[in-house]
Amino acid sequence: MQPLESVTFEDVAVDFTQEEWALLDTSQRKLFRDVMLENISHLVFVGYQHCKLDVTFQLEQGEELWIEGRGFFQSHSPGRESAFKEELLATQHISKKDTSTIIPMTFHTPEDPCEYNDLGEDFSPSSTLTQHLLTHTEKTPNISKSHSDQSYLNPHKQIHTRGKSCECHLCGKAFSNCSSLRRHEMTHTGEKPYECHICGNAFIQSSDLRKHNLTHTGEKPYECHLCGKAFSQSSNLRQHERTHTGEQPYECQLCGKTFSKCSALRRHERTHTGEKPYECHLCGKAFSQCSALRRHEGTHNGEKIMNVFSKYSDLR
DNA sequence: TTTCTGTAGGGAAAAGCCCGGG
DNA sequence: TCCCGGGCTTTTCCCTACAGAA
Repeated sequence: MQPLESVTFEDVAVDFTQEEWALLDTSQRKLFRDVMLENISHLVFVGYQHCKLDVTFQLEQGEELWIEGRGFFQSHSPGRESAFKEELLATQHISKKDTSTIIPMTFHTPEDPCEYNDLGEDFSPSSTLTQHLLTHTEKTPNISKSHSDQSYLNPHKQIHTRGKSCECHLCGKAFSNCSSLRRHEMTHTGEKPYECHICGNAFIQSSDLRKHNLTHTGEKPYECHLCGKAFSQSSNLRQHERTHTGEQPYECQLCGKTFSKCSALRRHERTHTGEKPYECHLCGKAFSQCSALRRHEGTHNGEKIMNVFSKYSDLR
């Protein structure tokens, strides 16, 4: 499995026509800005400093983004935009033939979150819209497919709307009924009407809040009929049951090895890619697993203790 | 033999989201 | 249409065991 997918800027940028843009209300335009700023911040975060282009300034300042005759994301400084494309192309060894429409870049998919150890935390494209946009990148070749291109857009829309009547105007996702759509739209607006009165955590759905409440009550209604172990969520029970059945539904595409859970497969895949996202801040040695790093750090603690002892003996 | 490292099995807790049925 | 329960998927963190290399 290739953990990294190559996509174009158009893949992650939602390109509205003037008419579509006019239909958006203030909050939707604000959401659009937030999402695009987020996408750009991801690029800046992984090292593409030139992503701080005029478009970023436009987004940050809330300037009007749709410009008659130019559409979206047309830099006020063509020279800088060109420099940006040059850098990306140089970085990724892509032919310059297609530079008129393509800004190649590499994104991590939601299934493959980037882990930036220097911050000590996992990073993944977080917004729902961004995640949805990333679903469009699966096995996508480097071809330009602006959403304003109707020849692309029509069949593309049909993928989402087949047999469904209510479509999200922000991400294009379609639903069989409009209440599902309304609920889905909350994932864009951030609206979470169900709030836990104990911890204040809020959720989009009442059932999510109920599920959350079990973490406060300690209730575990799902019990394994083989060993009696109980779980708060049915999916956690199912995960556990695989330890009894031996079911291993997750298979490595490179070596065929199978695993009982998704995270174990992803961890295993790092042995193929050589990815070692966990780095010791004392000696710089990197590890593929967090626990291996922690274990290694213990060896430094041993060294520290020895240093204390040696200093103590020096003093005597 | 000991220590360290690579790798994998599995537990636990939690959250996001969708679907179907009442 | 709304609510609810159920289900799927994913993430994060953790502990532990085993094998092999240094």
